[in-house]
Amino acid sequence: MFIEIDFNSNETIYSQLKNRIILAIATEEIKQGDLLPSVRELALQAGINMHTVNKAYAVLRDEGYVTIGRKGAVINVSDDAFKARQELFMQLKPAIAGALSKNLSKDECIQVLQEVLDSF
Amino acid sequence: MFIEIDFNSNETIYSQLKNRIILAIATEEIKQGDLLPSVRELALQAGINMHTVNKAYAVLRDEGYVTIGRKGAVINVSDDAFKARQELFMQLKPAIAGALSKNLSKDECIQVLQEVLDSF
DNA sequence: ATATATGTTATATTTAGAATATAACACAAA
DNA sequence: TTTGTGTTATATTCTAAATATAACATATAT
Repeated sequence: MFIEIDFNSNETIYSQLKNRIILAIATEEIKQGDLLPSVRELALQAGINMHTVNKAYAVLRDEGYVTIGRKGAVINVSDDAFKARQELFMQLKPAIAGALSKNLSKDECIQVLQEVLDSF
Repeated sequence: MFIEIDFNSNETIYSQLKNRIILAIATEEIKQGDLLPSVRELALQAGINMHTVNKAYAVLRDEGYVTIGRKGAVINVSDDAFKARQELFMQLKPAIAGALSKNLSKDECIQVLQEVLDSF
């Protein structure tokens, strides 16, 4: 799992890192039980600070993707389908509002979602 | 169109304001050609600074939702379906990655989208 | 015409978060 | 015993967000 940071992005570094790892879980590049790289190692590889990696890991823990023990951060996805659906709803709402405002039809929104799903 | 700001939100004020207006366009609470409140009036109503409203309007202009003339900000949605689809795709991707990581099925993602669409 | 409200621009300050830089500690494994 | 790990603490730098005033030209309403 190679991490590449875009230092010109508006998105914060720890957020990029977090989303990159979530993507890796979604594509099964990394799986339940896998150990993430140490904060120092990943920081070195990505060319960022140790604490920035630490923060990304902490957020991943808070959002239910990993548990952090003495060995490090381990993929451990929380099994709460209801909460997951709720979060997805919240994230989809503003995105769909933008699309409908731009006069995309509801069918077109479904089409785009299908394209996204097919990309996994 | 009453604006309420959550001062405890992580989302920036101008972003909340921007998204609130996009939502109003999507629900047809406001329509093409409508004039938005003056920056001073809206700032007063929402309890925020004039310049914060001004920034929200500027971003809405940059994202193709309004044009700003001497009379103020007027709803004028850019008609570029391709760009709109592209932006929707970009916004949907990380949201779907999160959902799939949390072991939601693709069908469940479609279900949630349907719920969102039905809320409009 | 006068007063008012508008957008616009400019400058300055404050605040908060992001990111980095060191440093130190306890613990486990090699 | 050394090395690598997570963890904690402190301090600094940097940037964006938000606010505070102020001024200007213009358009509208009285």
